[in-house]
Amino acid sequence: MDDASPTKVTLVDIARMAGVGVGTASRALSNAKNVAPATRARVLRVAEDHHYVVSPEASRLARGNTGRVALVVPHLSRWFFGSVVEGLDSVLRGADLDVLLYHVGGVSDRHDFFDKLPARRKVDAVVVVGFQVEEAERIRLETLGVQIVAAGGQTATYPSVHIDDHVASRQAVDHLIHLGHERIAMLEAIDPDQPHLPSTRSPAYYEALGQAGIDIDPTLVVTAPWGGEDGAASMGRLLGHPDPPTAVFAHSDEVALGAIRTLRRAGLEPGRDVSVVGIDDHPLAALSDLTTVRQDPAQQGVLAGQMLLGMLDGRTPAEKPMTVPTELVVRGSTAPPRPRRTR
Amino acid sequence: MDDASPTKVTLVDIARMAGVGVGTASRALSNAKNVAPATRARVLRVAEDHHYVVSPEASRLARGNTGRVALVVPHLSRWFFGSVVEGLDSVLRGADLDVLLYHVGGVSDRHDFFDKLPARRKVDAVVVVGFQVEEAERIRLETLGVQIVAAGGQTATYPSVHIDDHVASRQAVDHLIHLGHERIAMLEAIDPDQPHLPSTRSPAYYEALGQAGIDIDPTLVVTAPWGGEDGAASMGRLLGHPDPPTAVFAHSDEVALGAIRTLRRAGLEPGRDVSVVGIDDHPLAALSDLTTVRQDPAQQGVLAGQMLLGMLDGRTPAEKPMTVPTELVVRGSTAPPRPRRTR
DNA sequence: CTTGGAACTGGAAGCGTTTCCAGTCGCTTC
DNA sequence: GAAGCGACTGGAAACGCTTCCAGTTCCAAG
Repeated sequence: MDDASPTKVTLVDIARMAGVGVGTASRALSNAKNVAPATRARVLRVAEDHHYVVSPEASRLARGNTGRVALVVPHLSRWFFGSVVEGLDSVLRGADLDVLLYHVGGVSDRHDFFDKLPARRKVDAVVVVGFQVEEAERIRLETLGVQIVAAGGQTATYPSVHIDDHVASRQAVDHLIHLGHERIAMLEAIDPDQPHLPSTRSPAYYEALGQAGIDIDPTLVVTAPWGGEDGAASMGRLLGHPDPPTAVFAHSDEVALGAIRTLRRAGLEPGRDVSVVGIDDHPLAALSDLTTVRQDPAQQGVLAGQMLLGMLDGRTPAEKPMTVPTELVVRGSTAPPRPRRTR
Repeated sequence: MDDASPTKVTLVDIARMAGVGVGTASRALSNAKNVAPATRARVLRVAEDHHYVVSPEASRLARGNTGRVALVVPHLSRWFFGSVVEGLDSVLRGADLDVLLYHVGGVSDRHDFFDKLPARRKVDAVVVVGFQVEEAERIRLETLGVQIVAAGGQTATYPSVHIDDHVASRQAVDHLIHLGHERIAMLEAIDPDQPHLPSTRSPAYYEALGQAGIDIDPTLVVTAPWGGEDGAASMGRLLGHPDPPTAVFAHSDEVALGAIRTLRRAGLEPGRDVSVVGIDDHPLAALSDLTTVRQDPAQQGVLAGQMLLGMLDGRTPAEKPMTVPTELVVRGSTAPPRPRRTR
């Protein structure tokens, strides 16, 4: 019976077997100072031999910290959110933190989280992915001493990492304008869970058109939730327009892909007949030859993670919101407008 | 100073303030028996007033369990994996377990996880999402008393939930055969991280063709990693075939979408010129009118979670692998073959 | 009026660490 | 050669809870 049964082996046992005191054993294992190299080696050896590992519960109880971070994520199955989490996870686990996942579906789940989490005192910090935290909730966490960071959302009053929605939108719309389009529609996407929030991607549309001297036609703006099917439906409405657009700015790739399906079903070829641009550079966007504005969600996760570590570790003062760059990726779904048949 | 500072309030304090012993206070808070209703109410009241919550570290140390489950996920940003995790999360958190996320990128990360996890004694169970655990690793966990469950992978020797790849593949291939196709290609997808594993989706192809009396043409089978770009490249190779296929069975929707892009670029219309079928029913598959075999990864996550709870809670003996159904979803990318121009 | 037992209660003994404190020990420094 | 200092060590005291054990109390049964 080498080590067949996973019987309890405690620090005390290890200390005894290594012929040292528990204090020394603890120091040796936790890589602390004031342990003779030989002693440390001996302790580590014994621990190794017995597959000993410190009890995280006991360690944390004694040490007084939790070492846990909560990730609050609304739509994990979506590329954007999953990518942000990937980035966060890599950084946070590297710092030896436990990464607790909280998938919150709808808005009620979300409130639930903020209600219950503190009622368990379970984490040192909370990272919200891709949505806004209400001020009341933020304050609640703050008074509880829980740090908060946002990744991939919109600009916020607390530390956060995100793209500049205005710049990204300008990149998309300006691209259409530079191609020569004048009748440019917008498929405005809203978060069905936070419908009251104005889209941060819309103002750039009006600004760009205004600066280009193009008249705004409100009937070319269609608002819907930000899913692919919604995009398809919105595009359908635009096709019924008496003077349909020659180009479409979609708030996201998913919406854009939905629009493309509608175009194809109507016998129109994206790029040739109607230009479509999205935002995200979803991996599948390339498979549809969709022109888009690329953002890197994993990077946003990484940066948010690092920001959080700074706040937890080095007593760095909570940093300000931070922006990561976006980049226009031109593919086949955009082209100069076709000469109009009728005028 | 109502409760301005989040100062330490311990069970002892609560007990004193409620005028009871710590034992009673503990029982009252943990919903245990043998507490007079009035007493319990009083304790809860006091706790509530002071925003008191039990320290999970201390509680677990005393109680002796960890209440933690690790989710090991390779590609979080992909729809399939994210969905499985969503399902798992909802079930596991419902049981008041901490869900620890472990994103493992490549195969080395994977080994790393199995090396280090036990070296921290941090979890009661491990759920692996969408990949195979090597036998040695499984045994390692077993001897450590860590339960293991697989969700969304292939069939395994340990408890798991997944679709029947053979059935799903038959649904796809049979569909093509029923439409009248005879030159049916297969875009075989392999996991680049586990390239040695034979695809469980391929045998059905040979079986179905064999049963339909169609000769197998090995040159119609192309193997590549399971990404969209890989699918596009593979399709490109097929287009160079002297006697190209009239239909394509892709192992996944992503591969299928890649194939579709290649077809379109070659001036071929999916469905009309070449039929394409995938597996998954990725949300964006509908946006490309892709015929596919639907699976429900979130459900797989839910079932795997429930299975795990049974193993942890009720001492249910470890259950056997479990299969969830799949369903053919016919869309525009498949149709009967066009009459051949030349024969 | 006993007596037995069920329902409740208080307190002490852990749970397995970390960390502080008081020493040893072996050298350097006057 | 004594004093002083730094490196190292052992052990006890937390850390905040759960749970066991030994009572109380109160009431129904005898």
